[in-house]
Amino acid sequence: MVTDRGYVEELADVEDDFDRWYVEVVRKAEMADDSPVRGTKIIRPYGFALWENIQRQLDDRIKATGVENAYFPLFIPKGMLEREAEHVEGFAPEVAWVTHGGHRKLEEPWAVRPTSEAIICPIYARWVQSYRDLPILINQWSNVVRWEERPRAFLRTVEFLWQEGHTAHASLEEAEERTLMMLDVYRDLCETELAIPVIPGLKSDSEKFAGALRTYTIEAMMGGKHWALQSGTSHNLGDHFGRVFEINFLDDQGKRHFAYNTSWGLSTRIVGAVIMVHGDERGLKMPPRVAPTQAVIVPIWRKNKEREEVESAVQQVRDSLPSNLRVKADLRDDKTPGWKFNEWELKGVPVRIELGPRDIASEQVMVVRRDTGEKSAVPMTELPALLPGLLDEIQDNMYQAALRMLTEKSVRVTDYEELRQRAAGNAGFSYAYWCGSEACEDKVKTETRATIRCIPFTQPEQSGPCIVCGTDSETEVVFARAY
RNA sequence: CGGGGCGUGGCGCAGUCCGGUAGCGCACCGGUAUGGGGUACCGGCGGUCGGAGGUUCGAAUCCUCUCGCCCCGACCA
Repeated sequence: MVTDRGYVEELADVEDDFDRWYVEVVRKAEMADDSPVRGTKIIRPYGFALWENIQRQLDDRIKATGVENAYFPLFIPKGMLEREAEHVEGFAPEVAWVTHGGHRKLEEPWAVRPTSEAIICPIYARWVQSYRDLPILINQWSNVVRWEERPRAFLRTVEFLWQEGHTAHASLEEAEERTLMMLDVYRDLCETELAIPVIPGLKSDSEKFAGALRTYTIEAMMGGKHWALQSGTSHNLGDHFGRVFEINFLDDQGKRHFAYNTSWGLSTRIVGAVIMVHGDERGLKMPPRVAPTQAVIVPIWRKNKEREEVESAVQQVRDSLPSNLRVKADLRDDKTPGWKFNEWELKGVPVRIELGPRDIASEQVMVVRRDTGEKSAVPMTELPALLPGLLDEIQDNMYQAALRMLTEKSVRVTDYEELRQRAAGNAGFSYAYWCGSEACEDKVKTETRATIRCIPFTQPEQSGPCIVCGTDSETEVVFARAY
């Protein structure tokens, strides 16, 4: 296990200055870069590769539930966006407007979509006549724009990438079922692919999506300050959008009804979660299942004669590995092995394979795990069989580590002062009873800056006193500060 | 949008208070020796100091305006 920080001293301390650590690790690991346009960031190939892997996993899961992909326009005419009152009101402060086309002023400005309900629902209205046209199950991968004031790479940028699913159903029950189904897809994605444990639950009314009947969320705990990150949301829109956009249909009795809608989204913000949940003092730590590079082979040699020998051995080892693994051979000759070790650790590659003359002589390679730093000699012939299992083990170990953090930093509190102190001290998630009143919710928010992240599905057996007003309550919620 | 800080070669910084025509480390290019945890030495290339205007014989330095970034708050996927 490597303990000295070496060059990594250049990286801000992950415990003492987490925000700075984040900014630096994003840049140094070449995940993202600043852009000339205020509030926007450039996602570099290494960051985008992670997103693509996440995307692929999620896309497969979405399609497996019977949803098809489609694409709707970037622009929404002003009038259309304004149809659903709560919806506009909620998004108004963050909408960007197109007022001119070429030299001509538009008669009706276009909104750049902050989300697409307002453009998709009117189209669904056209497509739906009968109950036989339902359900409509569509997802789109897109960019959206929300005029944010404090941009942070991946976590909050003016333009970001996501998928947004939009469905229409004949009954509220069916819509609810879909809403929960998709939330569970997100939960599974996070836990299985990203090694991030999450708390699924319901949002309080004040935190729900503008225009929704109910919003469900998965909340993850970040490292460093142990703040929460809303990592995916799923909304049951009820018939609010069905009514205003007139998505109506005749049932099998010839009776007219409005359709029930759902929408659900997961964004590039999740990349920020991967960084913040797993990263450590040496940089990123990629979950093997989505890591852009799962293993890197670093050749070690002195003289040109050795170089040839080593590089051909590297090639052989590489060719011997299962072709579905993402393996990279780092043959650069302008960097020393030590330099490469540090760089790949910073980038979080799960496994490093070192191969030098000494290894060739004994027909082995040195295998080093990023998660534990553990180093071991593996016979070359055994590597192909061993590597997939090792990656699984690392994935599991990372999940367990994240779960341990979540568990250790989650505490049930009954005393308001304790809640306040935990919030101030970045102590993690605080579980407490809540009477359900907005007044109590607000008080906590203004006084402690912690918010109700969700009302977890898993609830205690007994009731208890509201953390603020003391009223006996059935509901336990998670309070935490959030990104 | 409110409070604070900062913008000087690709990156990190010094120089700004007390104006005199730009410097250091890293990176980059060339070389020699190296190469199992950011290798050493030698020789180079590169900036007009975020932008605009003003004061002055002369501005990175002083004044005004402006843009951007970072941190803290209000809002958020």
